[in-house]
Amino acid sequence: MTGYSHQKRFLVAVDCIIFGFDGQQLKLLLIQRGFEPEKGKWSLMGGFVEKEESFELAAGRVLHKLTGLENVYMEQLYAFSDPARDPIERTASITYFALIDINQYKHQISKDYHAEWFPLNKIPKLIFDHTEMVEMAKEKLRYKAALHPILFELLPEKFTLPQLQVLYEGVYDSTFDKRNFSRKVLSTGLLVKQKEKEKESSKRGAFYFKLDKRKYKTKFDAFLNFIPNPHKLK
Amino acid sequence: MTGYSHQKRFLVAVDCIIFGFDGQQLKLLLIQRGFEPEKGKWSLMGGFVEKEESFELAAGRVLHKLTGLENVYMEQLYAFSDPARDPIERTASITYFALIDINQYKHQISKDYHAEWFPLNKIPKLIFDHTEMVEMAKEKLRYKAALHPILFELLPEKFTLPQLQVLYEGVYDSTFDKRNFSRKVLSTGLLVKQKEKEKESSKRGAFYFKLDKRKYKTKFDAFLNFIPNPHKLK
DNA sequence: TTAATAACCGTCAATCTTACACTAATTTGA
DNA sequence: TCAAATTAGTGTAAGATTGACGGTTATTAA
Repeated sequence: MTGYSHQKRFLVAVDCIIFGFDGQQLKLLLIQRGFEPEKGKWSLMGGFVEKEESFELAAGRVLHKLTGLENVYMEQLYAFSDPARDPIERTASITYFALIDINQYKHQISKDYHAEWFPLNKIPKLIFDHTEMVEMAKEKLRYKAALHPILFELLPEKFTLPQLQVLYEGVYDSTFDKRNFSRKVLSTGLLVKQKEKEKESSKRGAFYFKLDKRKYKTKFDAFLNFIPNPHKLK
Repeated sequence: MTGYSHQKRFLVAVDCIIFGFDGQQLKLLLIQRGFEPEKGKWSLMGGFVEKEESFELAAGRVLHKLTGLENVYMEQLYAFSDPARDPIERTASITYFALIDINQYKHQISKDYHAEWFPLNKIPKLIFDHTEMVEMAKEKLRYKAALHPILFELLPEKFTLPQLQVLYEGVYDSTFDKRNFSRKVLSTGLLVKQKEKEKESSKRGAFYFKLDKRKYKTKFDAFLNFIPNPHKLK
């Protein structure tokens, strides 16, 4: 026997769960689906995998098409494969979650896709199993961010400690003591204090920090401990 | 437009990375591939996904076919999709890793597949990208076992603390202080001491323990801390 | 009875984590 | 220009956790 001729072939799509942070809230980028079935309904950005394309490339392509961004933090989340998940024809979906700096994305809110940012607690009804995908992505984000400094991917190059704390508090829907928070974060050595202050959101102004890219790469895989009581998380 | 008619369809396979522990070493179950290409070479156990089958069901079916076991701990690992990974025809592989109690598997070393257990440091050359899959599975196992009590899935119902420690030491290729190890493990409250002792491997004999199934489920997702210095892990 | 083997146990010092409250810088408006 | 309002920024003490470390106990075999 040569070839795998009796075997069934499937459609394979990628779907992107795209997180952004506007300084206040963690948000999700959704589009209004442009074709049937479920045309006009809210959906994750996705697309079919092409003939000579890996899933990673497909996900990058799809993300780029919507946001215009490259070199974005992306991670494979899960392969969804319920035979009935797409009513037209069986299609597996390989999901990726992406973290983007929402400010970088401002240029062109790609009207082509009717894209919109939704706060995590106001996600509309989504097509197919996309709600489940979003839930899984939120969970994984929380899990991973408790151990690794990935949330910096959501921030601009320069950010303040209060901004960082608001982000963490948003992700964990919780509040942290700022003294303990800053001590922990600074003790990692990942942050470099800048001379300038951010003066818009407070009278006193808060110093900017930048990520030490070198240490970021080195320490990324070590277990950090950014949030209090991780043991009590579900 | 109805249907997705212009889109490319792909073959999709599942491959299982099957770990077992024989009391001494962590091992991997491999088979000799029974068909071309690469017939006779060492390979992970795998199979094509069938028409109305989810990936999870396919992985369970494939695992069952080889081991005869059901209700095995399995977890989706990663979707591998390099267009050239299978030379005959483009095939994506969704990988799952499984943890089995090696004793449960003794009955019939399924001669059909020429299956064999290999210690992790003696894995032969594998077909396609299977070596990469195994590496990723090892890494994920180490990662996950540092935080969650999954290694119990590799042990029989009753086991001793020394056995458990040998397992952990094998997984992390390291040695731990037994006083600290038992203190940590017992402090989780996951273990229930039995009255009987295991008398084969020592003169004094070591008490058996069982998992408290209820607490196991409850605490599985909390971050535990079974191994020393997790921060120093890569 | 003795020797050998592996199980089992407890303490102390260092580190880490948490809880908690005041001062500093700046802007605004009285 | 002074007072009030706002948010940034900092330190300490108590408790919990972690890691290093050695001696005793139970059992078997000689």
